[in-house]
Amino acid sequence: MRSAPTILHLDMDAFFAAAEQAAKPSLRGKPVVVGGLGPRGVVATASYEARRFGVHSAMPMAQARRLAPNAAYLVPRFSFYRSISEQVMRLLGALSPLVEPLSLDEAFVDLEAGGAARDAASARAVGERLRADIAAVTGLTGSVGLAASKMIAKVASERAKPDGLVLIEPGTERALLGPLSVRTIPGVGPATGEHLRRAGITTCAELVEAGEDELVRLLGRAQGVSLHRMALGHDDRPVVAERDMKSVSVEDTFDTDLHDRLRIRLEVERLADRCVRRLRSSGHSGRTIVLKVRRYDFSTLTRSETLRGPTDDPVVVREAAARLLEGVDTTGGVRLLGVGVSGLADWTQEDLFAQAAGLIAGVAPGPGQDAATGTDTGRPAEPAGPSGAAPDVLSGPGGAAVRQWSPGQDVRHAEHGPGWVQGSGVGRVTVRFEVPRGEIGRVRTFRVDDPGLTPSEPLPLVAPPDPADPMMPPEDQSSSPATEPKERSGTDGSGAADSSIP
DNA sequence: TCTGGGGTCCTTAGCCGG
DNA sequence: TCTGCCGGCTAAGGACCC
Repeated sequence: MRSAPTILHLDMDAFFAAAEQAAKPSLRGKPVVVGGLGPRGVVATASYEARRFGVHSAMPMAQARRLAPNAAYLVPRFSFYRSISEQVMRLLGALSPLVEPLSLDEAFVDLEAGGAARDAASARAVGERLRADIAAVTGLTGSVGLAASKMIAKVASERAKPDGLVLIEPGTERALLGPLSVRTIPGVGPATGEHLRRAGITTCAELVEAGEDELVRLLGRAQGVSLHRMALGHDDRPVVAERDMKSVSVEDTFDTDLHDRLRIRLEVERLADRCVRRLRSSGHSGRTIVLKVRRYDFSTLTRSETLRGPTDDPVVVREAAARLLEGVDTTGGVRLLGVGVSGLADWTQEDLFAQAAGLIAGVAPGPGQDAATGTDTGRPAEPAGPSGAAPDVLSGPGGAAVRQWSPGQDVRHAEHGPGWVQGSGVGRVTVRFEVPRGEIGRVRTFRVDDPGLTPSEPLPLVAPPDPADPMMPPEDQSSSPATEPKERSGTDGSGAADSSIP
């Protein structure tokens, strides 16, 4: 355990919702809920205004709508959030080589490793400057926790929320944790919390009191020992910059349960293909294929099969997944299917066979390329599945193409400029024309197939510092829609394709 | 209108070989 | 040869995190 509070935890405040509010002036100060909008969607992030109604993440969307019927409900735009996240991570990277991202909106930084801070005063100064830089670069706020360990730094950033900084002096950890709930400790979730509660343990002080032996008896060796140490404020986990990926998986929850065995089989194959695409794009292959099935009653089972060697061949993965499905009873209906690959490697069995056969000369192929066969054995990349990334165009009744517009999606109109989809239905789509840092824009309604309306890329939240940059108008003219980002190439629908929540 | 998606880690159990 | 033990691997499930 170090003696100075040089571990920094950054947590962006209500990140997805705050990013949407920053991008859409009409949503500032309003309750905003981001998440899956389908019948089985859940809340990913609620703005602080929405939280006042009791809405929180992981809550079923239907419940959120009952609590906050007047909130704005938007689908997540992950590529937009990712671009903001990259800006933030760059700021963190300037502080230290040891940055451990936990998600798009959260990270640990080891300030000592970067020489950025040595004591409480310098750490606090770094934290405050970081918060100011984040605000300047992204227009969003983040909360910073500083402490001598990861766990306490995280507790600190939680206390700093929203838009604050809290530093915990080393030596005060045990007193700080004492009265807090056992749920404060990482790894203690609902199940363990309930287990402990039944044993009469609800606070960290009571964990310490119970003693290591009792905790091991209650929770098993690994968890018991670590929980006791954590409750004492001892946390030696280092900040780890690079983590190897261990598995790749995709899954879909269907709007209504699937009963037809053939349809289930087709969905499994579709998921297997999607999974392999992800596997390849990450430069991996894998040995163990996992099928996941969630049944009508929410019971979940997994079946797995380990191959002789790693593969990234869609046919191999698809067939393995189909074999696993054979052994699963799906009567009653299926609400979720998933396909995953674990036991990752950066080579494939096929590579070896090819090498043995002398097929590969010179440069070894990357796993993404199928050099062994020269062909993509899988089906051509599909635009998107029905409940996966939202396709821009769906086949309508009678075969006519019907454009799909998701709430929150960025669009551009030939006449009215950039805006976002406020809602759509019965052949109409409502668009609000406004830009980040501009004034609240006007709303107009179009036919869904209006030829002037196209999906577009998100606009940057903050004008780039370079005044010569043509991307953004000068700040004081930002309410004018006259200046727009450079033309994108075509309408690839990536604005809508962000969403992986059905 | 109940309950997403993408991960990690741990535990338990059975099997196999030394 | 039989038995016990141990480690490693595989499979399945569960808990947890964001």
